[in-house]
Amino acid sequence: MSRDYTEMEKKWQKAWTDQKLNEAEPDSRPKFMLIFAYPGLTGYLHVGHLRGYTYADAIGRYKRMTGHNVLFPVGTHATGNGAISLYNKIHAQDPKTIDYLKRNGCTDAELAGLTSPMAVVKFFNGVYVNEYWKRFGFLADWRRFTCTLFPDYAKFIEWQFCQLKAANLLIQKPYYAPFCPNCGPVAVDPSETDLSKGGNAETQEYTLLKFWCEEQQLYLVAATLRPETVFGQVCFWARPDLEYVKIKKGKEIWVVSPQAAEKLELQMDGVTTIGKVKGDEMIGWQCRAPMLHKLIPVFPAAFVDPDVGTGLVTSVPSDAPDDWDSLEKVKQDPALRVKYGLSQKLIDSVKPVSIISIEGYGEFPAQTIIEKMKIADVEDPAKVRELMEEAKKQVYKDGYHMGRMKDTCGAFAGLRVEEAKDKMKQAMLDSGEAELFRDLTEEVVCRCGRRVHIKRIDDQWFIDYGNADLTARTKEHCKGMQIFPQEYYDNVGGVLDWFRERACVRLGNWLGTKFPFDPKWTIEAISDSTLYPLYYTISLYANEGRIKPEQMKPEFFDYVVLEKGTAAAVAAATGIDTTLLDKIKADVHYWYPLDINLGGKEHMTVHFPVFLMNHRAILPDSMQPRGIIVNWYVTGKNKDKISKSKGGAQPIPGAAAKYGVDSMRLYYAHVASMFVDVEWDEDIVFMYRQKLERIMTVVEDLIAAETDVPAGDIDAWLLSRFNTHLAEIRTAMEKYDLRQMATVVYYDMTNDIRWYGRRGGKDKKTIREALRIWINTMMPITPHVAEELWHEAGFEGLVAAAQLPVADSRVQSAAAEYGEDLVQEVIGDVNTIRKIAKTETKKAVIYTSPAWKVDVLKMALADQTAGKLSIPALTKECMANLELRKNGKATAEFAKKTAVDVMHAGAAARQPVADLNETALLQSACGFIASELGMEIAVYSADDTAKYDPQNKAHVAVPGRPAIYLE
RNA sequence: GCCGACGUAGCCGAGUUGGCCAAAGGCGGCAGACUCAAGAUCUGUUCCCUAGCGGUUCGCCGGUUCGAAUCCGGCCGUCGGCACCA
Repeated sequence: MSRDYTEMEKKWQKAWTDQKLNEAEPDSRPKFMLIFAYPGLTGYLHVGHLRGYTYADAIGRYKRMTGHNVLFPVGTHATGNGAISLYNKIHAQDPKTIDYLKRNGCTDAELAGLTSPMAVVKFFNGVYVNEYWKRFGFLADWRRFTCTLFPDYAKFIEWQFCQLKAANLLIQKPYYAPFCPNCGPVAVDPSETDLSKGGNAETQEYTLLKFWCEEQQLYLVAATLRPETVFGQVCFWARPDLEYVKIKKGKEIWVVSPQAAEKLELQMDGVTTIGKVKGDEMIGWQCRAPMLHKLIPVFPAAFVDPDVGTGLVTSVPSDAPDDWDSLEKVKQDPALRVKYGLSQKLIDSVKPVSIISIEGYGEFPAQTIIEKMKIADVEDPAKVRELMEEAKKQVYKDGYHMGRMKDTCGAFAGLRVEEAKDKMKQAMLDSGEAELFRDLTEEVVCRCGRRVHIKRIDDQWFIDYGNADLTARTKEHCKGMQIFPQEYYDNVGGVLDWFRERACVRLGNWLGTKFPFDPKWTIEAISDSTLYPLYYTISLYANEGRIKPEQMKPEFFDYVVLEKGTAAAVAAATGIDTTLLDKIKADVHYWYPLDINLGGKEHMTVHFPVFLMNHRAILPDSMQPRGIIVNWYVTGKNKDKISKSKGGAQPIPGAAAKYGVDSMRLYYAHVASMFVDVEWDEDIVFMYRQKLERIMTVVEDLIAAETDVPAGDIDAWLLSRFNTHLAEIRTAMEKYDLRQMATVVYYDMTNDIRWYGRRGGKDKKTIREALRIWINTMMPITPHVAEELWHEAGFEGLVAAAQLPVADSRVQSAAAEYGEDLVQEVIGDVNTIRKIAKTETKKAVIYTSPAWKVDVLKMALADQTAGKLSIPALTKECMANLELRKNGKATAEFAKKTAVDVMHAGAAARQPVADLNETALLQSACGFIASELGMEIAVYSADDTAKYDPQNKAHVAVPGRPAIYLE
């Protein structure tokens, strides 16, 4: 059967909003406020993003149907340059961008309206709200929607920063940032939000080593990542074919590559280029090596890269494969000697010095690795370069972890490399022989096209997340929070400890709130999204125009949030009347604290810590967050990010139309736990769609089948099962385990209904009661289908507004539930035996346990309940009974088995076995079993003297496990 | 490199306070039913052996224990974060 899902969804969505089910106003119920971490407005989202959002809506709906007044607000994060960049591409008519927009459903008219970055923001705000969240049936309070670029939101952020300042958590100090000459500081990260190239680059700290060249009265400056190797320096490398520059740095003159000079200017004061010097000119110069204080010669080397470090390199052939290799070349190439006028004596005087001992390496680790990797045998220069890089990394890694400084290393002899590195660096910095320099590990290019380098920014503002008191108080609070998964709860304290100061403002042309203490700065993207859930309690009034941004002065927030000042004074300062002020204040304190903040796993070490710390820093105890849920991703095939070229990039509205919103919601909820990644697979979504359709058919068949008949055992069984399921659902949802709930509702309950039908159940009263429960439980995850079925079943009102029934323990019966298990088990056993026997069978005889075994079981249960069950005790007890004693050996054996079993499983699990009259149950189910198996069935008690038992099977029957004979 | 997490049958994934766990559920496979037909639905089955017994499994190696998918150590592999992306 094919349904028009889209139409059905629209119908019920309209019914919900007509009744304002999504709009949250304070009342007398307990409140529940949850959000998902708002998404960055970077363009269209894909089906993976809906996973977390759907969890939030389902949890909100569940809370609503269990007595809570739920506030579920949404918003978007647009701070940064994403919208500017997108706008620029649209403006430039970039074909790829236009195609991307159109493919995702942007019409020509809409495209024509994207005439500014803010227009882009507004457009996507509409897309997210209408095409994603409303489309998916979310019961979010749309009236409260906010965006980080709204003027009222800015007022809130300004206030937040005033609070941070007042708490002494804003500090200023120099900072080294990736910097574009056009755009200012940029974020270097793999998502390349700000970049067109180089997202994987890292900032590396080099030690600049200064080599005094007496005859030239200047310093040759080399950059190294291995300051611990200075005792192994034997010469110095320059590229003869390059032109270097002389720069003046204070009173000193340095020689570096022009590229390095440009970078140094960004990081150091008073650096100016004053001249040039050719590489080949320098060959043969003598310079004094730092730490070693020995003269070493400048030799030519081809591997030197002017873009890396300073374009000059100090040579430590013992531990650097490139140095080893280049020194070999100098020694073996007579032409070089002639070309640069180097004397044989000078060349001979340069010998590697062994400085670090590493297990598994020889005297000279660089030599060892070159030989081990057989680099000398490789012809292709590109391949050689690659191998040399690998060799360098390997030697470095082994040296760093396992190496120890040899006696040649002066005061540092004996130290592990790990320790020596920092100590030697510090010693040279202290003596003025070295300075620090930061560089990126690969070429980074800004979205504007300019090359990005590291720049020192002197007056950078930070939020001081390293503050010990704040960290301690935040950690303390976390202990009382509900944080899922457990692993993150256990670890969040460690994350908070690790968190240190974080730059919170940036220069350049960015969208965002201006820093209130100096408008040249814009508050950056993470810092303006830490306390924002609070703002949803206020945004309603700004969105409705009842308060104006210019009225939202610090006094306003002080009053409504922190309850500082008086309504009269704040009214005078802001022009907002006192009634409204007090209404807003009441709202804030009704809704806050936040109960759940739900977000993807990438938030664990960035957003969640700052969210927690800003709350702790600014708000009182009564407003601290109560819960965090982390969800994992939906990935493309083979764990790639969902690729735009494959199915996963199918626009969300398209997927919703194709599968139906509820199928996708069920897919998200059930396909895996929240805490594992899932591969997007359309076939699996389709399967969930079929599952839902089957359930709808089952319900409709049930409605059609119901008649007024007397209720029987199977009716009691079904109601017992469903009430048990209600209890299971509540237990699962205490941990927000949507997957467990989905398993119960869509699988276990479906199977129960099916079994009920198979066993001939059709009592109208039972069916209506079961449906009432079942459809209710479907509401959180598949609300549209639930609403449709609720309507078809003729129940009143909207199920979205209904309350989940509470499990009624009076109709729950362990014995009734167990009885049906036994029937199924008997059928299963007969099938198994029939299959193994591989012969034609026409008749099955079932023998239930003899009464004496039931008696023994009852004794064991009583003993277990009294806490005194043991094998000898039970055996003795049995032997005290004269009847049992007659059959002493068998009784003792059975008593032993029973005791062990009851001790394992517990009395509660076995009680129903003892309570059930197996013979009566199986005899009454006899007809059913016969029709299921398609053979004749006879049921006897093992005690029945007139039973048919040609193979003497009856004696193996035990309670819960009837014996079976087939013929 | 550092911090954290994960690794389960053909596949996706439950299970991890150690004990009815050969291990839920789904997909896929096989057999059957129904059917004009359906990526339909229903029933049974799906590690090996077997009248329900039993045997070998939960990345690899070793250890603790009466007992380990669950605890400990090492190794291998995957994922996230690593500071101006949320």
